[in-house]
Amino acid sequence: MASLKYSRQRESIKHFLMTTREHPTADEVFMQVKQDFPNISLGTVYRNLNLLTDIGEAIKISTPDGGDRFDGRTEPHNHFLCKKCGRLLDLELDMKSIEEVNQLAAENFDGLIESSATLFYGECSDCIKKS
Amino acid sequence: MASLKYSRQRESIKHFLMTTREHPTADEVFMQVKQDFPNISLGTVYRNLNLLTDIGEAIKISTPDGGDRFDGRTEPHNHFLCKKCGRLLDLELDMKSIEEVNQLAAENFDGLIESSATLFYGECSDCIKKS
DNA sequence: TATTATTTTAATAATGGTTCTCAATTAGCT
DNA sequence: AGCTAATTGAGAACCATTATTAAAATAATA
Repeated sequence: MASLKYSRQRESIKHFLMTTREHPTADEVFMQVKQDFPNISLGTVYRNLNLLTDIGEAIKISTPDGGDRFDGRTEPHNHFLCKKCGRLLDLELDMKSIEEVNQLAAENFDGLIESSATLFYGECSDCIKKS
Repeated sequence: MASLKYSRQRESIKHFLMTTREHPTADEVFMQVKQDFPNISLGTVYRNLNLLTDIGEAIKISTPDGGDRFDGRTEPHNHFLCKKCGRLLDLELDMKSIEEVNQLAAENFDGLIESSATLFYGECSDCIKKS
């Protein structure tokens, strides 16, 4: 396994992921990190996002619409996708609840359940106000 | 809104989705339906899969690896993705449990939660046997 | 500090999944 | 049958992501 060598670009990507509450796409990360590294290439962003995901320092979230999103919060938590505005928000469900769901699922299932990710759908509060 | 007109291709796609327990990709649907309609084009498959999804007669499942998958079972249910073999399986969690999770989530959330989809991860029984 | 080895980068080409375009066909009226 | 709108097949176009490669950056060693 190749050893990991420091890079300022990767550090910047990780820092951005950890400080934003949004769930940016690779392209959004690219545009942000570009402010510090004008020459950074999109490939570098993808490479590092995948690397961070692989070593457990980021999470990749797939939604039915559009490209994958990335999250620097790695503790188990869930997400909400607004059907109207398309924003992806954090949704708190305490650890205990998540584990209960996993356990409940395990009851009717042969294999080994290690984790789960629930994506909730509906209308966010902002969109409700506007309608 | 455009009205819906019957097409044998769409019927065949829907029939295949409803009779398989797998969760095929668009390309797998394409290859299957091709046996009845040798000239069908991949675009037609995509168009109809999206149409069926829009009118609630199919579900689109996004996973972190590879393309979207489609499911003809539209009642709320969940899925399991095996980290080893990559198979996507149905996972039963009764309606009551699903609603309980949605309700639990709603407690700490401002917006309106209409539905949810949980994807479980782990190792399926077949892969466990082999190891 | 200078040298060397290995990783990472930037740029860009290539890929794969999905959507779009459009002329020809078909379904559902009257 | 004739008209209109929806659907199709074919292929181009699109977009997100991955792969390639020579040059630059980093880490290890002397």
